[in-house]
Amino acid sequence: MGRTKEFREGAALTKAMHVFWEKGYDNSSLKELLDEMGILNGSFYHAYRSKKNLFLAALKFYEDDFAKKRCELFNSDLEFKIRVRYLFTHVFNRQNDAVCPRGCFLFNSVSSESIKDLDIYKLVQHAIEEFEGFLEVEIRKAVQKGEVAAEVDPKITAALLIAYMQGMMNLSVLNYDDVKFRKQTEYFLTSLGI
Amino acid sequence: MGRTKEFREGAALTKAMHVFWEKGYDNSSLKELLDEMGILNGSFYHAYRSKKNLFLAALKFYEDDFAKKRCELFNSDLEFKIRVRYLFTHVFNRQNDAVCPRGCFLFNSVSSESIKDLDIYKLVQHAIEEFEGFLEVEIRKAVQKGEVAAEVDPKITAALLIAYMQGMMNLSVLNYDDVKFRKQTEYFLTSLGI
DNA sequence: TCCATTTTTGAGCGGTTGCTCAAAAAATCC
DNA sequence: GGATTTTTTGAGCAACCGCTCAAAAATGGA
Repeated sequence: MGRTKEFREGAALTKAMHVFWEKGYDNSSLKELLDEMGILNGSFYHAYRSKKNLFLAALKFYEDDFAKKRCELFNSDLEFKIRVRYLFTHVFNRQNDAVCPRGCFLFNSVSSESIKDLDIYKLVQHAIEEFEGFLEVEIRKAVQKGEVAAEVDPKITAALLIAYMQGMMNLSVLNYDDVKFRKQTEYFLTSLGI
Repeated sequence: MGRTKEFREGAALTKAMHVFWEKGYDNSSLKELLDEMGILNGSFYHAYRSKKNLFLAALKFYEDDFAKKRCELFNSDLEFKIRVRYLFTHVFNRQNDAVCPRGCFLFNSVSSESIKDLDIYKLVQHAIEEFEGFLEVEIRKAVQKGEVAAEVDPKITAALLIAYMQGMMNLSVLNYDDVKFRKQTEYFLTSLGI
């Protein structure tokens, strides 16, 4: 009973996610979000209760895909060292996109003003922690397999990978140079023994 | 001739810089800036011509201090490896500030929306490039002195230091832990051979 | 004292922000 | 075919945004 919803929630949320991803929370105006989602003011506030709620939904939506992609990427028989390099290639491709070099929605959110909101903070922190934990486990497995030297500390190395990724992605807005970043990353990984 | 200025430009600019530093460009409203600076609307637009102009002035003001501090820190007879660690201690202290853990104004600006403005971009990029070049020279000198192994690549290492710094500072909003960051940094520097 | 020059004052403009809400429209039930 | 429930519509609100501008106030020179 009741009138049937005319907009597909999934499609609208995807559109909203892309706006937030490109422009960040504060710089995405409700007007632009609604235009992209193809719905009107009241419809929106009926479905979601606030702009922030929509942002949280978009972040969760992204996070699911993020975790899935990460597993796909690492779920292979290839040597760990090669898989890590695939991960960075993936990151480079995101950053190198001629149409929209928008990086990673989650990492972008870490360095945005919106992180000061507690709900957003919790979601982002959890996602990054999950990622860090995932990398730590992968490194530990690689050590056990003998693909990585026993001297390598899995926990610290995972944290360093995340920190470097975040820094590299941020700084890439200043002077993105694919060759330079690849060379630099190779040097970094080799130095860490992975 | 003419009425004498009632507010000290230097003091007002310092106040403005602190607001921008804490809140970033977009989240610093003109009202708050004026309140802090202790001047009124018209006075401000007479002295500076726009909010952006004030921001650029504040950034330049910071950059001067930034370059000075950096030289002071490295202008000693101590071994290079120790001086680099002093640099990171300095960074940790900024991030650890109980009152206001606001990091570095320049590095913060890299990962802000305001970087999309060309004038701001140029200023920030120049400052970071200067810093990177400075580190490269210092590393090169250390290699020549024999304090650092010849295998260490000064250019790449400088870039990696900057990237790590940026990433670490950003991620510190998620879970700042002085001990963890120190341990992690030591591991990082040792891996790089510096 | 009057004029020229500069700074300060503060009202207020046009635009945008996120958001509310009452009414209309479309669906299902009895 | 009402009654009920849900969604859509779109006008419009209060607050804030960066900014303009004419008038008043304060200075120095003639």
